Amino acid sequence: MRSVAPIADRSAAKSARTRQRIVDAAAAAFRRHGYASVTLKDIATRAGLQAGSLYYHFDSKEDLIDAILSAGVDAAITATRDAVEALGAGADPLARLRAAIAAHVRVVLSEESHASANLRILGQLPDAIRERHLKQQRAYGAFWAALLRDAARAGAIRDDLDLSVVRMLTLGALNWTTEWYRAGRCSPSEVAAHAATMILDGIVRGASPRRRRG
Amino acid sequence: MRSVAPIADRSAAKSARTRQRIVDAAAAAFRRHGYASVTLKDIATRAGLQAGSLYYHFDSKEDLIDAILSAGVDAAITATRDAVEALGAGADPLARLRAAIAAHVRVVLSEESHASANLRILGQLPDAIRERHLKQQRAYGAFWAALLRDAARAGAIRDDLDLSVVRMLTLGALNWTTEWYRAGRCSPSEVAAHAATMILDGIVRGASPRRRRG
DNA sequence: GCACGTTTCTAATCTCCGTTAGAAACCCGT
DNA sequence: ACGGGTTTCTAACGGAGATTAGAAACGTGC
Repeated sequence: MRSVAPIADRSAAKSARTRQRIVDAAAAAFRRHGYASVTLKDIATRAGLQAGSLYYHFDSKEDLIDAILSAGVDAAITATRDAVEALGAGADPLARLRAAIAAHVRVVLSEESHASANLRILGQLPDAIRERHLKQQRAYGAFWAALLRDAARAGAIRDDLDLSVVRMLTLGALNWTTEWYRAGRCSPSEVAAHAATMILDGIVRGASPRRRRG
Repeated sequence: MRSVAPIADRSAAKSARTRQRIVDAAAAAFRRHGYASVTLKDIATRAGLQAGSLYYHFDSKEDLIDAILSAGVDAAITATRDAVEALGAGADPLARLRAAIAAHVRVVLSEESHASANLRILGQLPDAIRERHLKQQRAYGAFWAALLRDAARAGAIRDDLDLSVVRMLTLGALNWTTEWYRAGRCSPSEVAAHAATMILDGIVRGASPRRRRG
């Protein structure tokens, strides 16, 4: 946290701030309306500019999208890793999973971060753009895979499951929150708690989970 | 199942078949590429027509989208309801849930149905179109809510959970499969089985699910 | 083979969007 | 106040895509 920028940075800082304002506006618009229906004019207006002015800060629309995508995955990676590391190196693997789940939900539902915009438009992007970000996303996937692997090695996870399927289902449940969650009824933390309970312990009551009456 | 259409239906049937071919082509295209990047020309070509010819069958692109969305939700409703009802009226509520989960995954991952196209483009539609389909979607949501409520009333579900959050997280995990599932590694049924296990019983090993080591 | 209703094609229109070029406004040190 | 670099605006261009109108092709009953 730095307080006030030195004089030398002023002009550069001004430009950077505008650039950030544009990215934020774009992310907000994408979050709401998806990729297709958001035009550069929309974004510019929201950021207090004319459409053409965006090109002083970005080479193209794709360039702008790239910035948002990177910021989104970055936010998710940072948030979850920090949450997990805050538990300390020797923490219980299940506690680490819980922390990661909560952090992921929080970052995905937070308005400020661009993770939600990221998710919202992921499926709608031209293949060329998406491929450019596969690497970053794979890194995030690998992080989760490691969390699950560690828990499995510690014997904390039942052994009749394919961990990569579990990972995808889990992230699916968490990511989909962006489609239905609306502030008010229920806080992101409550959603996160539900998700952690459901994924780790299941929704069935009782100590013998696999019992069926049939 | 009717075998061959009567002569009187011929001309009408021809038109209906073409219409169906267009819907199928559109759904396939949307499933692959999302809403934005699919043009009427793409759809028409895939269906063996020229772009302008689509307008003989549909008033507008929105009209076509509507047809797909309806077909998608219909497919999901029918598939899950049939699967649940096939268990008989007195079936164990958890078994009914399992059946619904499996059916939902199957229909969402099947190439033929339009449910996957539906999910793929849901988040990308102009608000006007989406609102037109809220009712149908709510009906599907209500169906799942009833499944969970029944299970809860039968005492099969732990009572510290908000069922509507559980419902959303569950459908999220299932719906998100469309984003990552690729045929080959693992069948839809296996995914469905994993999902049912995870959601109902959790991924944690052992009989005392809530234990934590911290 | 003809006439008529149905279906498809062709070619043009209209609108919107991303993009660009050049002019204007702004900011700041001097 | 002036000048130079920075930032934004204005006004256009070019392309793409949805839509439309009218002509052509098809098919079927007579």
